[in-house]
Amino acid sequence: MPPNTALSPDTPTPARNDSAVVQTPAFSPLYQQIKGLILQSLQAGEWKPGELIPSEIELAGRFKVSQGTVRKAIDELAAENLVTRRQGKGTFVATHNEEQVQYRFLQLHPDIGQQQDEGRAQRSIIECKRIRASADIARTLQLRTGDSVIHVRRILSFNNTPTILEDIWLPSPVFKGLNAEQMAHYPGPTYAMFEMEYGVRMVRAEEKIRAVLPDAQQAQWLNTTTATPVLSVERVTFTYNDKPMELRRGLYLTDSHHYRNALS
Amino acid sequence: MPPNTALSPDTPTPARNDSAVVQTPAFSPLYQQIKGLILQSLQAGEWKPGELIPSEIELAGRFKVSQGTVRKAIDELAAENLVTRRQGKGTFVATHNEEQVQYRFLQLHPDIGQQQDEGRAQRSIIECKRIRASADIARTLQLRTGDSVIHVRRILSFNNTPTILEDIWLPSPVFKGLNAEQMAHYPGPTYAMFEMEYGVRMVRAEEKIRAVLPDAQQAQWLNTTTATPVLSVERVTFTYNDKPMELRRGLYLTDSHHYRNALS
DNA sequence: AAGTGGTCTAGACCACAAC
DNA sequence: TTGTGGTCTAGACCACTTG
Repeated sequence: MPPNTALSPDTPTPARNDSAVVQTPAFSPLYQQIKGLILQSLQAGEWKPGELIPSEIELAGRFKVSQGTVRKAIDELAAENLVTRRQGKGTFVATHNEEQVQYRFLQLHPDIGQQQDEGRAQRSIIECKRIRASADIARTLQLRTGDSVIHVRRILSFNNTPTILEDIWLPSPVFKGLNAEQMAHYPGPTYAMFEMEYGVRMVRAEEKIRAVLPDAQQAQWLNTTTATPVLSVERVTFTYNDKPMELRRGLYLTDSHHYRNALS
Repeated sequence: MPPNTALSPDTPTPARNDSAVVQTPAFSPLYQQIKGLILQSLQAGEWKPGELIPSEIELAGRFKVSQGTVRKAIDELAAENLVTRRQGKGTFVATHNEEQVQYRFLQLHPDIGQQQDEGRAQRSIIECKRIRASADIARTLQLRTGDSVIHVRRILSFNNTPTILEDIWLPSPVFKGLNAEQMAHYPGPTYAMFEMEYGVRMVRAEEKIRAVLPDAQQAQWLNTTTATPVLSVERVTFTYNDKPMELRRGLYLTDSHHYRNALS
């Protein structure tokens, strides 16, 4: 059997690179291939967010490798927050619901007081409707200009103080039926709603931050002035397979909050 | 032998929790203890930044554990960027010099063009002198109000465009003799200089970001106006053992740059 | 050829959770 | 008691680097 044959559920290939072959084009360790297979099952929705995945021993049997190899594959998935391990219970598909850290992608924290004041942000939806994607929005969402996207504009308030003004764009076909009612009243993080209602799990995000001045209307929504600088935060959120599934442009008031970042 | 006895170089304790003891107060896996020991050697400067540390096999022998256990300890150190593994060569103490990513803690990127335009930022030092720490600076550096600190104010320019105005505070006793000449002309990142000249390795940092307007003088230094919002970035930088060793307050011009952050 | 980190295995035992 | 993930070991072999 040739080395580095990609494993598939039908033809598990525990064999190592043991034959004399001229080239090893792109050596991929077994555990990486196993990781890829598990990833496929996650993408395919074989196990849904919050659910228990098969035990290491069972997966080892299924893929015909040792438990240690499965373990290393799952270790990496856990490091990427795709999966959560719980000793004595098993390994679960990660979710934006019960993660210790709700609002995993929101880096805005109050300057003082309990950091989880955020837990109960009031959402007020300004609008929510289908529009045609502009060129730049289409580009970042990997769509075509003019494709249908859902545009949501909302305000997040903490302690009844408007703090975040946010525009969200989502591809219509995936989020078909999303409406203002749902955005406003779903209990829990919006990303949790995306999982539950649309089967879309957001996995990672990239943000670009600037300092800007709000225009007149933006200032009004944020109950501030056009002379008060705010953070402009552009977030592209990705689901499995590095597919961009959301674009957000937010204005963050930083009078009594700050954007926090840990570097290592 | 009691379980969970902390390992020491003199009394290696490979034993597991195998005796019948009423309580296991704080179970700590062997590899964590090994990690702690290696960490101690790093802190003590036994191996300096850029140097090769003993091989896994040698460390395993020294600590009387298996290679696999040492491996897991080093895995974590590598994940925290304290150490760098190179197949075939060995494991090296991480450094701010040759890391693929120089300027590891600088998240400001140009909007367009090659991202490593940053590589050659011009530094111009406005001032560099010893002062007495104010209350808030002393607090974040874990000093006493009035303790001697070195204050540096400098401007970083990209393509001859002033972009960052930065105030830096460092504890004087550790950085004794630091002067403007050194800050301006050291070839390579400032954090690399801290390693080479003062034996201080910065390990991680925390940043708090706001949008603000510069005052008249700040605007002048940045060659902008008091009506142009800028990012206020406050960074606390830590060395081993979570000891804060530097406070930076920077103003970042975001006209043609942005602060980038990856969330996962 | 020798030495290093990287992968893979098989087996033993521990800590934790649930029945 | 059983099953899960977590730790630890010993040994084999692979891939990479250097002499």
